[in-house]
Amino acid sequence: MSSCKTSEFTFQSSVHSTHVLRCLDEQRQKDLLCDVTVVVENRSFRAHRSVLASCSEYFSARMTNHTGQGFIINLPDEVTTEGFEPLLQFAYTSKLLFTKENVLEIHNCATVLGFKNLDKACFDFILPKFFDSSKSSSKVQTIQCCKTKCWKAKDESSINNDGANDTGDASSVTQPLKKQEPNFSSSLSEKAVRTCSPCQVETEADTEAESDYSSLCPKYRKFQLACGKGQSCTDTEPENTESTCSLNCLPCSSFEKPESEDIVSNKTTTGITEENAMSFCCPLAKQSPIETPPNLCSGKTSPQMCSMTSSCSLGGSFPPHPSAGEVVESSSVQVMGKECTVSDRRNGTFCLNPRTEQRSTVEMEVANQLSAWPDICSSRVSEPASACGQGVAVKSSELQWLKQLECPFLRDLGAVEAQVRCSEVTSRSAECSYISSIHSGEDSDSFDTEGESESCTSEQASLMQLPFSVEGIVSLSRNDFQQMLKTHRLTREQLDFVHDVRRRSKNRIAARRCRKRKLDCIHNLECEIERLRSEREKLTAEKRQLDQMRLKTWENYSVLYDRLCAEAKLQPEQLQVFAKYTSLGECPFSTHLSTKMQLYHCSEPELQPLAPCLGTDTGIFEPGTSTRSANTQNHLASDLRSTETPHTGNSETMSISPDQICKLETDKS
DNA sequence: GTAGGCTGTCATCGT
DNA sequence: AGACGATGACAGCCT
Repeated sequence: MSSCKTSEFTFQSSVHSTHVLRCLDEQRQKDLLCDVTVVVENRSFRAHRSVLASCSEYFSARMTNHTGQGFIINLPDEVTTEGFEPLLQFAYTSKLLFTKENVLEIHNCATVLGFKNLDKACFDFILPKFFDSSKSSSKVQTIQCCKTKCWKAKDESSINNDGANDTGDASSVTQPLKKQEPNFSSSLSEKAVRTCSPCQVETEADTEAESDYSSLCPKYRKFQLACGKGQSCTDTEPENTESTCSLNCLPCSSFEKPESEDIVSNKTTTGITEENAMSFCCPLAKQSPIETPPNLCSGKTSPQMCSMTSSCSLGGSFPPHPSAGEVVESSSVQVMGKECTVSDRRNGTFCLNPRTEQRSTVEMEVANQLSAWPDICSSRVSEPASACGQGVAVKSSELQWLKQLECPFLRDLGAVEAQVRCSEVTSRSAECSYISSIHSGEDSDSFDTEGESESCTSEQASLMQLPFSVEGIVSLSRNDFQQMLKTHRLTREQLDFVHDVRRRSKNRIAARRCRKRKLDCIHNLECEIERLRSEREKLTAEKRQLDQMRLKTWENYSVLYDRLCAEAKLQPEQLQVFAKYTSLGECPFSTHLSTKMQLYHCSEPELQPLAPCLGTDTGIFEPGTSTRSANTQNHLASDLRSTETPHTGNSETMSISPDQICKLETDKS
């Protein structure tokens, strides 16, 4: 405590900014404290200046110097209601909800209004992929749909619903997205049921049964078929929990799914729609594995209940979900000095965590939009209504092409993919659970090792007549687990079985964690390699530049020497002496001198005796061996003065002056 | 049919 | 001593 007196602590709320923004949005909707009216196409929108100015350069410019009340801004004609309203919503919610129909309009308005955080990069990335990918993704869908009529029906239903959606609430302009959503969801839900019901019938008829669930992992299908009555949570739960951990282990990823039951019933049963802004939270924070919390699936007798609870537990470290409409306060975990934040969840949508500043808003926005990619998600739009397809409705295989997109955040797709896999497993579990009655006993003889093992686990669990759920064996903490064992008097066999299940499940999770770490390590090493490679290139370029400078300097010296020799009119002997005192090996001056002397010697044979001097006394060819004394200049001058010309044999005073020598030394230095 | 990736499980070691 | 996590190795399944 004494140290506390001297230490400073900082409490940083992870929910404050979101709370403020939410309150502002509520104020806007209630027209409280709004101080500006924005007129777009004869429609008025009340808002707060500060909010608009914070998000838009246009508003910022127009509002900065205006202090009066009742400020009305008429937006330019190019700004439409269709494009502006989502932007206004984005300003207050950080979420941009768009459809294929209005994304261009939004883009245009964002450009005109200079909406920050929705800059060019975002739309440059979104738009081409959005529209260009329609065909390609449809191909993907087609390929997938070829497997099953059901998928075709689902796609058609999604398309139909799109169409219905387009025409359904066209009149609702004020809140088009919000109003469309329920209709869309409900209609879609109905159609999903309708389209899939025949498949179930066909399944019963043993005609298209496999095709309907052919996309499901046979292993889990078998497993689910085997465990049947809601025990699928046993093994799907660790998946979910682990996925959270594994995601957190990624350089930057996190994920959460909506957990509200109402969401399940109203919205998520239909998968992802174009308006469904299901997105993954993608904080860069690297989180160490967090201990698996107690399983949130308490009851699992009902397959549907299990499906929901399985999804609930996807956010392993998250608190239990609140009731519908209730805003879940963000939870923040400080691990390894980095913050992993769980963003709010409302209306079944996930929002990118605005507090995560390690990643640019644009990246997160793109991630947000990509996660709700209509083309991808539409293929799963009509997930069986009872499946736990809430939130994640993207197949892992469908994320493969996303990996190929060059976007900084796409490394997170690995995490998303993992999450999707978990979701798929969960979905399969749920699906298989609810179709288990249809498939009762089918393929029971063809279990593979894993499925057999898992099914055996479930079967044995039921045979053991354990007084608690199998999932509890895995999800409970050590103390709780032991407490539970003490509470229930178990036989030796039951104890062994329980311990074995717990051990294997824990180890399964650990293996996933280990592999994830390994992949992360590989990823980091690859990044390090890339960094070092770029650094090497940079140093190489720098060296090349320095070499060029050195060469240029050498040439300058040469020119300078030529000029000096021309002005001084030095004789070869004088050059020799001169070279002696400028004999720094690396000095281009010396080299130049030697060259000059050699030319003399070659042209005048009588000067040959001087040659040895160049190689020995002068030290021209001995780089670095010459050190200059303080009286170098004096020696040089005296030597030069005492030098006799070989041509005449007469002593001749050197014509170079001390000033020239000084100049020479200075130039050289 | 095959290669590669993924996943579960076991064995082992260290904490 | 027992529980637990990490990890290599192996096997099976899927794409």
